[in-house]
Amino acid sequence: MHRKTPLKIIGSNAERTRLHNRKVVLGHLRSHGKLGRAELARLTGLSTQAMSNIIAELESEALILAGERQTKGRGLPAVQYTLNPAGAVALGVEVRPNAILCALVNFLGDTLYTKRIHIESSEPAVVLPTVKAACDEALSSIGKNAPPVLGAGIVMPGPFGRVGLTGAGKAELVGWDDKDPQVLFEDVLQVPVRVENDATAAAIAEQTTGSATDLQSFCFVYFGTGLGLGVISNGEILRGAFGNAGELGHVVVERGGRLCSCGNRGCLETYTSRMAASEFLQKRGKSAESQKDLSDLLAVNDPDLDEWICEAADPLAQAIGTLENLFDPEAVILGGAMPPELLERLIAKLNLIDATVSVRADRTLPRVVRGASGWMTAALGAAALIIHDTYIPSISKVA
Amino acid sequence: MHRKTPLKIIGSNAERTRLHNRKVVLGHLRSHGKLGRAELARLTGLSTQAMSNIIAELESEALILAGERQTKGRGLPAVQYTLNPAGAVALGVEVRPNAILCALVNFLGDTLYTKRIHIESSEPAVVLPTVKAACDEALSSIGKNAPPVLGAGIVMPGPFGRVGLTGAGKAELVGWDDKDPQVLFEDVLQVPVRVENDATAAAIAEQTTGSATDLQSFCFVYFGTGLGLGVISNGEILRGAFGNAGELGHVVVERGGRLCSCGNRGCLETYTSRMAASEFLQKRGKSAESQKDLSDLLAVNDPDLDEWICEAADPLAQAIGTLENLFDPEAVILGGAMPPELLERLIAKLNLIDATVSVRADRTLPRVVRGASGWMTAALGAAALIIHDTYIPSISKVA
DNA sequence: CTTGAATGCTCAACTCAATTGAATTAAATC
DNA sequence: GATTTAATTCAATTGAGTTGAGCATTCAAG
Repeated sequence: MHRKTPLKIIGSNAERTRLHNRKVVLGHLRSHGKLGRAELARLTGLSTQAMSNIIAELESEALILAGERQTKGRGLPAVQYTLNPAGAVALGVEVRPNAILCALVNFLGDTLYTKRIHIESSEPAVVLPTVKAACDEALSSIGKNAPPVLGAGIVMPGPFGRVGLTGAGKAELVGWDDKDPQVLFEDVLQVPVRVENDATAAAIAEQTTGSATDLQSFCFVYFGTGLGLGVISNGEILRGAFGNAGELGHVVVERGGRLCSCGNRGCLETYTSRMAASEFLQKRGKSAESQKDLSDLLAVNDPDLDEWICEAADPLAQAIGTLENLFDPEAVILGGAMPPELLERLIAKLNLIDATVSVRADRTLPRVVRGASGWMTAALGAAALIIHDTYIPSISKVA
Repeated sequence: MHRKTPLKIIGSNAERTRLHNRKVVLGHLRSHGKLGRAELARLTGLSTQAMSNIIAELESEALILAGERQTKGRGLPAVQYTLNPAGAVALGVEVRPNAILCALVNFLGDTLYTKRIHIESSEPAVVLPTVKAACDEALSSIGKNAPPVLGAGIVMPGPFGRVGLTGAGKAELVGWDDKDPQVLFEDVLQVPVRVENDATAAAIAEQTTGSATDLQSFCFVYFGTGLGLGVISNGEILRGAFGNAGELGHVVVERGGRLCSCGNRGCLETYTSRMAASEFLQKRGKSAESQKDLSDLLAVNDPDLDEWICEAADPLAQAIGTLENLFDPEAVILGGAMPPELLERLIAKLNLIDATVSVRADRTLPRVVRGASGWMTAALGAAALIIHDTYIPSISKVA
């Protein structure tokens, strides 16, 4: 994941075809809710017979459930199939310098279990066993005859690899520099593991269970320690050559602006981020370290906080314009570790640029939307990523 | 292409598998130059027998050529196969308000023929027959028993659809607003047609025959009428939800900066673009309408042009930093309708930001590279896009 | 109320494109 | 020269999808 892998393009055979088709079917069931065999056959371009076989297999594995027959005009009513929420589970873990957040989700991405564990050290020797124990506990929480575990998603602070940008990142996690987390975690957990950054995971969470369930292309602005960005473009996750795409916090919005910890001036993060907010409020003698603090200030309509919001809105609006022009998304979503009401106010104050490719006559969605995120977003997103992998084939898209 | 199509994910069967595998083989032959059957089998994860069959088919269609056996250690030396340059051709067309550029390329993307045709009007009624005639002439230029025509790539100015941003775009092409160019051109030309914007086409040209042949992820900054951006990320073209991704010209680099034709202030295009250069030089009483003018000024080391370059470099450097942080590319390439020497000087003057995810210890390439582009880049890129489609499966990538 | 068209679905036979395993050829090494 | 290694082919097999006939169920027309 850190390293550039010269992506290997492989051929297909009957077996891989079957795997692909299974994913395609699960994907359609997810996005449509419920469907009959014949309709699935039409959607996928496969024969009804092939669909029958695939459905039979998925049903025997309890990944899908047969529902009532449903009448739609003439003809034999089709048996409606749906994803079985209890058909499988996935683990999600967020590793922070001082804590591990662990989540378990069902086959729809719904939360089954969450837990936060404080850690004294972020070395692999501490983190790995703690994560293992947390995952075991999460799995045992759902009782004895548990459904299959599809895998575990791990969220770690980026950027990956030794890059110029180290202000706030993996540097905070000691002892991981020359390790490959994917291998380490797979070793310990004994399930397939995927490692992603927080913003991407949050974006996937948003697409799986949040406010982007119908979107194929969107940008997710993630308020974490810094300011991250997860981009989904035409259904695909944008990672970049080294897995470091989406470093929104250090996009310059004001030439020669405020000095940032990265050494540059005018990074968006210095204006619009949790850090920026807490620094601003600290100067006014107020504490805003936690989300709770911010919520409290918000509740009493604190004028200083309002002032910060106004100040933060302009740089953000400019950055959103940039995202729109560069990525042409269906919408930009704001989420992460900020009180929802604060995000709402921030959105309300946004003075968006009028001339971007996203200003279109036929828009149905607002250009900027608040994400449906909570404090566990990244860990839940990591788990959702695993679910996501089971119904997104890396294959044959036709417009 | 303008409209958002809720991308349809389809299943696979034996036939589609074969098509996919053919593409995979062609893709590997393209990137490796020459390969034997056994090695191809290993690369693709297919059996040698399957590879033999695929190779036989491709050879019978003259898409590939058998070369000498080549000894590599023990064992029977493998017959080396290469793409047959003369195995197929593709058309590329750039439609501008006052001209049509037509190109024909061979199966490797090498130029076989180019032509520029002046047009009085850019209405469909004029453009379509002109393009048809130009393509016919291009094809007849290569003689009687011509290889199969894979298709035609068409480059038209974006943005697509009616968007807020109409400063310089399709608006210039009259009578196309409510038409679907893809359908119109396919009707007239009777070959598969793809429509793209200039920057994306140029990026593909760069990847096919230019300086990005080894790159899987890069950003191509295209100096055209305005300033465009083509993004290839992990081998895939980034289009955005409505095909308008990459509108780099209207990314704001200076808050409250120069007034742009789009109505905003501080767009990159107002500092760094052909238009910006010619306006700057006009104020100094010099004409720089054409590339030739610029080349001439450059040849005599014109101080005003030098001054413009210095002035243009800073905003561009900032934008490049943004691209690096958002897309995490292997490199940023500068190209398009600018004299190569000017691009070189511009690159030399760039004061790149030190803290982006692209600043890495293990870099081998420079962060910014000059593209190997000429005046036909977009049309050639359009043709290259068709070639590209024949060896890039939209399928199964494994890291 | 009956009958026929439309639609969902299954059965059985078939086909396509892969895989598997044995045989063949040619070079490198012993 | 004999042996090992590797590329390739031949022949048989297999996995997964397709095709076409037939049955079930519903709607709609007569």
